[in-house]
Order: sequence, then structure tokens, then C-alpha cells
Amino acid sequence: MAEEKSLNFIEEIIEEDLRAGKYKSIVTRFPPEPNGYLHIGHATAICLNFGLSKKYGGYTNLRFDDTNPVTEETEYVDSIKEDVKWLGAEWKNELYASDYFEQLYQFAVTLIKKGYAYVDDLTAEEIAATKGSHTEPGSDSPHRNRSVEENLQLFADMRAGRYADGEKVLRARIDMAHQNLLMRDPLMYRIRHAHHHRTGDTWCIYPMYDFAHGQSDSIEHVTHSICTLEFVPHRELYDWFIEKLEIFPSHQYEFARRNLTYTVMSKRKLKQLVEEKHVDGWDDPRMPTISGMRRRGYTPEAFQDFCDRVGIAKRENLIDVGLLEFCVREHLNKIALRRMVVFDPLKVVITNYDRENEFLEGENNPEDEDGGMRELPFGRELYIEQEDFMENPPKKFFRLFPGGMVRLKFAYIIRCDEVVKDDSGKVTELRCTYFPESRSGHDTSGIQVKGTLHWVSATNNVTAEVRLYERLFKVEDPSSEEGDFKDYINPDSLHTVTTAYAEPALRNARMDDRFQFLRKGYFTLDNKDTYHRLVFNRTVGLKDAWGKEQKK
RNA sequence: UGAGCUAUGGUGUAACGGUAGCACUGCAGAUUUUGAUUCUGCCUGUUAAGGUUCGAAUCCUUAUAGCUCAACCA
Repeated sequence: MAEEKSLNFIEEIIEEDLRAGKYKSIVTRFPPEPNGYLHIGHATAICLNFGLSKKYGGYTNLRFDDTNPVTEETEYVDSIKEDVKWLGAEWKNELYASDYFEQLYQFAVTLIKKGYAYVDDLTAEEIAATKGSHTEPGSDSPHRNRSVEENLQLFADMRAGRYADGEKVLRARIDMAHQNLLMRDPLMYRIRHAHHHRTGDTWCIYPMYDFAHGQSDSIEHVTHSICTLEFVPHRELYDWFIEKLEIFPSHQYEFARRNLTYTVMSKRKLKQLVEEKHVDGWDDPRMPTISGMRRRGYTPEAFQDFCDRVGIAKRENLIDVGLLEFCVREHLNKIALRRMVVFDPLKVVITNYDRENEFLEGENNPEDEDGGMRELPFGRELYIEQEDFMENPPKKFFRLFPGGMVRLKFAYIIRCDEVVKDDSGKVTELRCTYFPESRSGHDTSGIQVKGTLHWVSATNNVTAEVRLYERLFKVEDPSSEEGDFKDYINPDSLHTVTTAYAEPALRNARMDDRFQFLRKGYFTLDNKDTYHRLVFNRTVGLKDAWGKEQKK
């Protein structure tokens, strides 16, 4: 029995269009403005647009909406392409709104000729003042009824650079009393004597978003132009231009942008975090940017899964970041190489171990039969985690305590015989005995233990720096709290373990490797600071039933 | 206080006039050489009030709540 996969509302629209024969295949686009870095919100838009065209047999263009020369830079174009590529999205064409400047200019001329556009001399303030309000109609500009010839000449003069910034604009001639404020003679072109990252100084007039986006969609024959809900009021204008221009009718559909708990998503706020040094940069592993999450060790597969699970709709939402963490754990659990790393060492001396150091074997990944094994040096002196020993353990403590026994993962069962302390009473060393016949995989000892600990040889290991990240904010929705969102920054979002002791296999860690440090979480090499030393970022922790139990 | 959009467990999303389902979270248990993974089970929901209908989460009305809109930004 075939399982009916339910469709989201956009898929329903597309299937209906396809069924009705409106299109044979679909074209979507991902249209970032190259003025900043991509974040998770963009990632969901990418998954949506590229996912749709893949599902329904079509393609997706990557189009840079570069109509504002003063905010846009090539640097951003490059980082955006890198991020999109990393997510696994393959665009059909790399396009730029600026590629269409000449065509857009001709569109504007067409509208002028049809009497649908005019050059206005009003200042920005005057235009705002005559715009009216939600309850009051606007009033016509005194230049609204210039002749077509005059408009044509003036617009050509604008292009030719005869005017200074702000001196003139081209407006659509619609209705200054329109219910929709966006339809009250919106601006189509403004003068900007500025260098453009691609067209250089060729142009000094630039189209506004509303006169560039829909037309670009149309030029590319985009069938389904998907954007976020705040553009709903723009749809009327979008359709108006296409109708008056009589060009390919692209259609705009809107969905609700995704919000995540314990973070902020607006460019303005992210920028503040970077500029005021609350984080290390746009790619700080705590940032919700794609570059930040990549650096932290998230995988494209996890994002894809996340997008699929979250779905798509039109209502406001605040998605539990726990879902993203679940997705990344689920993927990493399958692919991560298991390794042992001790963050806070407590020396263990095995008093009855008097032979040569030996090498034991440990599987790389119990989830992967073909994952292979690696060697683990074992010896008389080892490190275990400080927190894995308690002199006076509470109930249900499965780890080491005086007289207690645990298994060392991949190795032997040991018993704690003696606790060595320094003058201040701090435990500095445990003296233990091991049971030779309890060797992992060959255990004939018959001893049952509750706990299994990770460990590292004290004489054969490699040191590394480990960075542990917590949530960047203390509250679920920093933006909706009283006062400044920055008041809710979690001051302890980064813990650095400068010297952790790792098993030797980690010496050969590669940048795209994913690791699970046993009982510690998932880690990956930091792509910036790993140079002459190893620096690992914790992507996400393991589920921690014991930690939860303790909090009770 | 004009217009538009939206309202389903704690969270996200299905059900398209006919049994409110799935996932995450949470809780309980089993297995476990990671207190991980895996497996079982459980808790929790249609914003409200009317109306139409044999039957309403779904259609209608009203109310309520949230979001969006008056940049020469996108």
C-alpha cells in the first residue's frame, strides 16, 4: 500500500498547476541580496526552492538581487555561493539582477510610453508627506501629469547622469488613493551615483526591488516565485507590473519565515553581535549563520532533514532548536568516528599491570559494520575523567568510587583500591587493580559492572583544545523580551578546554571528519584555528540521562 | 485606530465536510562494554461563541489574539 505523503500548500499549488497543464515543469529561484551572510532562514528557503524544482522536474536559478550598489559587495557573492554549494544545492544558472539593467530600463521606457510611469521631482520627504496614511488617501504629485515625451526625455537625462542623487525619481502611475500603500505611485528608479560591484560606473540610476524582482522572475520564466510573508502586500504591485508590461506571468507565493529558539535571525541583530564582539565573527560556531554552523560541524544532510521535518506553512512559528539538534545527532550518530578524549584528567595507576604496554582494538563506529577498527594504547598509567569518580557517590552512580568496579571501554574492568589526595584534600590519583581475564571481547571474568568509562593512556596520547558551545541566549525568544535583546545573551555560551587528552588516532583527524568523543558529544575540527595544534568544536552534546537525573 | 495574513498538544506540521495523525520534546520501562544508540508504552491539542449540516478542525458570522504594511532597503 503506497503511503500518501501529505503536501504542503505550495506543493499543492504546483501539482494543481502541473495537472492543469499550466506548466510542463517548474522554475524557482533563490534570490539573495549580496549584502551579508546567509543564515538558517536562508537555508530553509534554499531547501524549499531547490527541493521543489527537484521534486517536480525543473530547475532553480541562483539570482543575486543586486540593485542597491551601496550595500552590496562581491565578497558576499562569494560567501553566498560557498554556502549554497555546501548545502548541496545545485543551481542551473548563476544570475544577477544587474544583468537585466538594460532590459529593465527598456521596461521602464515601455511603461512611460503607456502612460504608466512618470518622472517626479519631489524630494523623499515630500513623497513621504504626500503618501497619505492607512486611513488617509495620498495626494498627486504636481509632476504626475507630465507628457510622455517629457518623461521620456527626463528619464533619459536621469540615466545620462544629468541629475544628482535624490533630484529625480521614476514612479509608477497607479493611484494615490489606493487601499494598498505600495500601490500609491511607488518608486521604480532612483539616482545613485555609486560604484556597482558588477556594472561598475555604467549606471547611475538603479531599479527598486519592486521593479526588479518580478521582472527578473519574468525574464527567467520563473513559474513559482517563493518569498516570505512580509512580501504579501508587494504581490499586487508584482502582478501590476507584469500585467502592464505584458510579459511572462511569474507568480509570487509567500510562506512564513522560520524562527528558531535561543537565537536571533535578523541581519541587523547578527551584525550587532559581530561588531560588538559578543561572538568571534560571522562564522562563530554559535551564530545561526550557515558558515557558523558549518564551522560548528553541522552537516548538510542534517539541515535537509530538519527542513523536511519542519515543513512549511503560513503561520508564525518558533521552532525548538532541539529539533535541529535531534537531526544533527541522528546523522552524526551514523557517520561519526568514535574516539576517546579526556577533558579533565584524573590519573589512574593500575598497580597490578606490570607488563609491556599493549595495544587494544576499538571499533570506529558501531553503527557502521564496515567502519573498521583503530588501535588504542593501554598501559599502567591512564587518565579518566575527574567527574567519573566520586569518593562518596549518590545512589545510582554507576561510575568509579572507592571499592567500586567499572569497565574501561574497549579494555578491562578495574577496581578502585586506593584514593591519593594532595595536601588540600583534592583527589590526585586512583590506585586500581585490573582483571586480565576481563579484556574486551574476551571477557571470561564473569564480573558484571554497571558503568563503562572512556579513558586515555597517560603516556601515549595527543593533546587538543576543545571548545564547548552552549546556547547563545538565555531565553527562547530574545527578540520578544523586554528591552535589548543583548541583555539576554548567555555569558557562558563558550567553555574552552585548553588541554584535553585524546587517543593517538586523533592525531590524523581531517577537516571533514566527524567524531563522537565517547560520552562527550559530537565534534569536528575547527576550520580556522586548527593549524599547528588540534582544535575541536563540539557540534552538539549527547543526550544525557544522567545529567538530567542529577538535576532532579 | 485602515488593509492584509494567520490561529490544531509544550514545539513544528497533517487531516481538503466523515475515526484529530506524524515527528520533536517530556515521562515510564526494556536492551546496552557510550547513563549514547536501539526498542516498548504513556501524557498532552482543534482560540472563543454562534450558525449551516445527518455530520464541522475544515464552510459562514462575530469576537479575541498574534504578525505584516506608510525606506530613494530587499
